[in-house]
Amino acid sequence: MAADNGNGASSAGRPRSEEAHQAILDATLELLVEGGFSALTVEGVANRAGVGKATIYRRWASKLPLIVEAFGRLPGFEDCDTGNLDDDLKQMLRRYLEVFNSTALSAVLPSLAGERFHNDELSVLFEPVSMSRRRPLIAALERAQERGEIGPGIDLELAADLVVGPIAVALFFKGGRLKPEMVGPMVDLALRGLRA
Amino acid sequence: MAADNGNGASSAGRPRSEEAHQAILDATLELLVEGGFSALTVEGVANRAGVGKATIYRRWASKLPLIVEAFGRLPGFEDCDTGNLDDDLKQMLRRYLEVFNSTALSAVLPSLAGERFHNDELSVLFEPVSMSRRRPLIAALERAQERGEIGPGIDLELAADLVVGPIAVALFFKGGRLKPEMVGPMVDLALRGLRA
DNA sequence: CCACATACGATACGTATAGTATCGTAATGG
DNA sequence: CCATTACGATACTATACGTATCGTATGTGG
Repeated sequence: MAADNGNGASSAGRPRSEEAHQAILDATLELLVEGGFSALTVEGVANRAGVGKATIYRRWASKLPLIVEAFGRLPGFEDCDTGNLDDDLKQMLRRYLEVFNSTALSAVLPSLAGERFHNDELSVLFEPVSMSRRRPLIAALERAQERGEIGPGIDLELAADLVVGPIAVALFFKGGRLKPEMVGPMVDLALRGLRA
Repeated sequence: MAADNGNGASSAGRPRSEEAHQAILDATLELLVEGGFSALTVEGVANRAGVGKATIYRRWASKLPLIVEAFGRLPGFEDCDTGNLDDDLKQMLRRYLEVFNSTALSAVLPSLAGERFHNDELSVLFEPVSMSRRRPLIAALERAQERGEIGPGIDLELAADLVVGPIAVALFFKGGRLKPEMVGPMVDLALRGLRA
């Protein structure tokens, strides 16, 4: 029977190659950067990673979960505690824009977001990854609220959406490039509404 | 030679069926609502519309321009001039959420946004459609600025991004449903930063 | 009224890719 | 040393994009 499930310690047989696993995820991200979501093929990933297709499908049920896991490896907001909300937010957002402009994030995120509406499996896979990315942002806002920098009645979830909102709009609705210079005015304007 | 280009008045030959044209666009939107971007097939559109594939490819070079044109038929922000920015925004956003929840917008927009980064042709097609959707929002903000409701130094482009930002975040980053009740607090918070 | 040009729906075709199945081989544990 | 599992490679099926080619329908110009 060999109830081996991916992670578990199977008692017998050749173990899965962690090297191949990493190579597959790396190749996936590389190809996403190069050609975007629609140009990614499983055979392309296999060739780039130097593995067979079976080695990919043994680990992921289909192309989508593979992309989600590769996506999960990309950095999210990097928490930054300067003791000042304005500086925290500006630094976090600038770092995040750099990630966007240097990785597959800007190509993957919209495509995944679009598929969620009609693919429940993807939606479930995607949710925790998506949420964990927001956490440092919420944490910074909580610290600021404890310090009294922003009003005690403010909904921090909504506040976080307000802060990153213009980035999302630029990314999805306008499709423009995300420049670090955008961050200063963005945060200033958002904070005008949040300050106590 | 017959330099007939789509729109122009070709002097000879059977004219293109405007009926088929409409049926194709309607079928495209219907199928997008039902199955999303990745489930849309050209053969499916042809069958639903009751036309041959050639009739589709005679009008659109590939699947993507077809989707862009169908997307362009969906309503954008509907301008609303109550003489008060708060009411203008809340009404426009509530209407827009209804459109999101009842059409293919939420499925199409993210997918198209994701492809723009690696498809210049799509980017060019998409830009004017995307921009025209924002115009009523900017117009409402301009009226408010003339009335002195919001500060004269405020960048209206950025202000518009701030107002719709939380919707974009909810849609793309969080994937949650867009409820009309969200609009009130969203606009209130954004306007706290914009008011003169 | 007829010739010509073009669009029509239908369908066959070539290519590409997802995902499955099957090779012989390699690694690990009992 | 043998059972078990993973490995890379490759053949295979099914689906879908985009092209080409049917015979037919519908328009303009002579």
